Amino acid sequence: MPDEVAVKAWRELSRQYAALSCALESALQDRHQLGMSEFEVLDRLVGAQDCTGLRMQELGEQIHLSQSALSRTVARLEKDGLVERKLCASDRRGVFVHPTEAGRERHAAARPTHREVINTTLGG
Amino acid sequence: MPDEVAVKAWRELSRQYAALSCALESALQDRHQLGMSEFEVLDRLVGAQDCTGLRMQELGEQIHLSQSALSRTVARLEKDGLVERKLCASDRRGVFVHPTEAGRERHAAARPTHREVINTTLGG
DNA sequence: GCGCATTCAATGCACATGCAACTAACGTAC
DNA sequence: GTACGTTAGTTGCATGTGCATTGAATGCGC
Repeated sequence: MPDEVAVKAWRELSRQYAALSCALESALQDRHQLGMSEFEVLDRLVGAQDCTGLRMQELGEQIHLSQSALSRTVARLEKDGLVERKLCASDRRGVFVHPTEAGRERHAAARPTHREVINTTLGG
Repeated sequence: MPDEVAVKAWRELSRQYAALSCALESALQDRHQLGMSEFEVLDRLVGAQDCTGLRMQELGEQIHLSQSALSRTVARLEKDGLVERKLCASDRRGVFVHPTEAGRERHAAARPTHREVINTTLGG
């Protein structure tokens, strides 16, 4: 790929990401008191119907966030009562995270906003 | 666009942006002591061959950064001697930013890295 | 059992970012 | 000329992030 084309692609990628992440961040915050990272975590947790929840590590593979950032995002969600952390019995270094009932409700309320903003921003 | 397709597109966008911005950030930092935002600013300044430089406002339109973040990015570049700020004579609220010789050299050294990382990451 | 490297997650710290408030300069109305 | 609204850019502050370190638990070699 010629350099100039690649750079153009990068700028376009960057532009789209900035527009969408910014729109998501403010819409989710305004309407549902959720940051984008918080929503992403909730979304993965609710999406994984395994009732025991996901390990931090599994979350980390799906969400692009450093390990420390993920740890703190989950901590914020826990403080707000949206997820719970449980020690993993078989490997006591591990931590299972699963949504609370309040977490499921908040996610259900926020999901339409998420979808709508994505459609609007990517479409327009 | 069906919701699920849009969400998939967003996740893919997010994944690509994370991979590329992360790779750029670390490569530029390691090899040229430049953050990604700093390089972007330099790149626009050198690209605009107007020898008087660009106004902060013009930079802001091209780079996706809040006004305050841009102001501080330029301040860092100035502190490192890579750009200079000059008051605009016709409108003394405005600020012209233009690269110094050192800034041009640093940019020239970093540009191949930038292009290479983009090609490698977008290609692979 | 006893070390020792490895893995998982949390925390101290530095830093870049965004928002809101602020300062300075411009332009207009009068 | 004075007052007022607007625009350009900077700064105080709170916050989210990454890197490196730490602490705990695991597994392996012996």
